[in-house]
Amino acid sequence: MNKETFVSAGNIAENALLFKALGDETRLKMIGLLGHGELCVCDLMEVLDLPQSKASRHLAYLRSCRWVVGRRSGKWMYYRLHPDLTESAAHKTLTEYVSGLAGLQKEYEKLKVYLERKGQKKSCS
Amino acid sequence: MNKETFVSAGNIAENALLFKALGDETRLKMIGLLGHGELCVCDLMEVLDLPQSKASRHLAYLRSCRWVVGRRSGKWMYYRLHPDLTESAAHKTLTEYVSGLAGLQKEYEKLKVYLERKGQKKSCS
DNA sequence: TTGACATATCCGAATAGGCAGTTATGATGT
DNA sequence: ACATCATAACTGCCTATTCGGATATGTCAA
Repeated sequence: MNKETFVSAGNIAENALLFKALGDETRLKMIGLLGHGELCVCDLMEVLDLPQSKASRHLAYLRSCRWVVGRRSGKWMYYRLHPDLTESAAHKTLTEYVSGLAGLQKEYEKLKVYLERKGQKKSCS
Repeated sequence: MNKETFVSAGNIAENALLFKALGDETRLKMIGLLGHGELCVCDLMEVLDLPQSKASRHLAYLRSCRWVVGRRSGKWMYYRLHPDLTESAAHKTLTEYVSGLAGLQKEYEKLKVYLERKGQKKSCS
């Protein structure tokens, strides 16, 4: 299977998995936030008000269906949308739809305030 | 809540439900096909090769989360995408994404052939 | 009654969340 | 260097709930 095949938005089974992953409020919010850039687990915990194990488990789920990829930097794990998704025109439509959900406004505000405050304390980045 | 509120793509919980509904291959295909127009249950059974109860139950699921609406015409039940979705610009993006999935080509072909043949026999319409 | 759907029930499998224990990395103290 | 501790995140186990499939039965219209 060449790249073009994948970029054409894949098969049904694959897409069903991607949608299923969005069928949970927590994960939907995570994808929405990550649509604006890389975040570490503690960022998501803070902004979405999640217990650590819950955050970690949902991120594992999102990793398993290739919604996100993670990279470790020191003690922190940073997550971002999977390159395969962001590079695909079709999938970009989908991620932009999620990021643009009106219901995420509150979370974006919280994230912004949180990141600014974190920038001052210059921790975990 | 006025119309504008709904048209702005709703809240997170509502969207999570919509996505969850797409997280099943059968329902994803159904929505994809219905994106091209109204179909009755037997159409979907035929094209997607589904046993009756399976088709019916998934349609009930899609009704419950307001992905589709049904109308009875004689013995037949016709389903189409929910007006609230097709009227919303944001949601239209989503339905078009689903209808445009490359993996649905096979089903569209089958639908086309099936509808042509049905047109000749002029049954169930 | 038949044809087209819907629904009730049973069951195995998948999910989600909480709690506790584990791993990985970095910082501290000697 | 070494042991120890703290922090960030992951994973295993348990429970409750939901899901999806199959079969059987119920409903509504012609």
